[in-house]
Amino acid sequence: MSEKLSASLEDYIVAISELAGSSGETRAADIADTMAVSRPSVTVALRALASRKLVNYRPYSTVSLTAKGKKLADAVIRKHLILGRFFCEILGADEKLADSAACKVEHAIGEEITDRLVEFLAFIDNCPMAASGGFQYDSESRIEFREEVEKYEKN
Amino acid sequence: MSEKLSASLEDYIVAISELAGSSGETRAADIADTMAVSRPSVTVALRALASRKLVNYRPYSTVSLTAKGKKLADAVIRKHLILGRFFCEILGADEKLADSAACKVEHAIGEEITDRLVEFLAFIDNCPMAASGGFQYDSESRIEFREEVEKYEKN
DNA sequence: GACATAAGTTAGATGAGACTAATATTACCG
DNA sequence: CGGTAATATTAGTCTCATCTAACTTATGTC
Repeated sequence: MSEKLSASLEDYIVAISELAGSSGETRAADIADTMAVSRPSVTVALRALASRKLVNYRPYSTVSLTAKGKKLADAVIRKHLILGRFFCEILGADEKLADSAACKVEHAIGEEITDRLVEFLAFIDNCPMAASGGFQYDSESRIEFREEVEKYEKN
Repeated sequence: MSEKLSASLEDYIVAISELAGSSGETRAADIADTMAVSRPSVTVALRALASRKLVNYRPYSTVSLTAKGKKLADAVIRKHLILGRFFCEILGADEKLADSAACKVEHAIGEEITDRLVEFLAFIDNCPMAASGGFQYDSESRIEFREEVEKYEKN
């Protein structure tokens, strides 16, 4: 098991994952811009991530995630999606608040709690009572969500 | 509004609150012991908290929370209790895991999410379906819990 | 192909949070 | 009342995450 990443480094790999898109590559400037952070901070972060073999990094070049980095990014994104959905649809928070809370909590919970939360959301899906108005609930969008999340399930 | 405390400083005020008990006072050594941290770290933290008027602190003396500090400690403890209960009783995590997750998440969620989680737990209390086995659920202990949490509601 | 501009890195600083080792203060006991 | 033990603080170091300013490398346009 590799040593746990800091919240900050997790944020970097998520940003890289999202910026890389289909080409699989990004540039440091784009990371700096989307994260609202200085370029030197990105350089420092990339070195830390490269030393853990999470990104392919060479000075003055583009950046991409390694398989290990991509897996880690997906795990964090999965947590984010699940938490955001829970805050928004179950607790009824507005999207902005749900998203910003998810951004913080995603670094604070482990795999077991995450898995249990997924099970719980699935359970709610099949809860007839929930459908009758107790929760902010919408079966169709929940199914879309499930599919979206599955992309980030490991293996 | 006072600037938000770091997770670390929040942990210190919670520890002080719990150690102070009825006398309202503790010593730096006890804080260091319960938090498994060195004494110099406690000195630094106490200065930071004193500068924010959250603790009554004078070198070489006992420590107590100010009204403002007590209020803040209660808010964090309340989050902890609610999260712990959610992880344990709704998600079915074991107590140890639920508690350690709560320790981290308590610093990551704000008052609105917390309030909504309380409402949600209250809703589950009245959910006939939940009582029929879907959740790890025990009505009596939930009522005790509600009373415990109310001590930490602000105002 | 040279040079301006955009992109990236180095250097040096800051602040938070932790540590150890050394020093200072308080308090208790004989 | 003095000295030791317990308690607390100071001093100095470390790591992480950020910054600005200055320098270097890459790129793309004519």
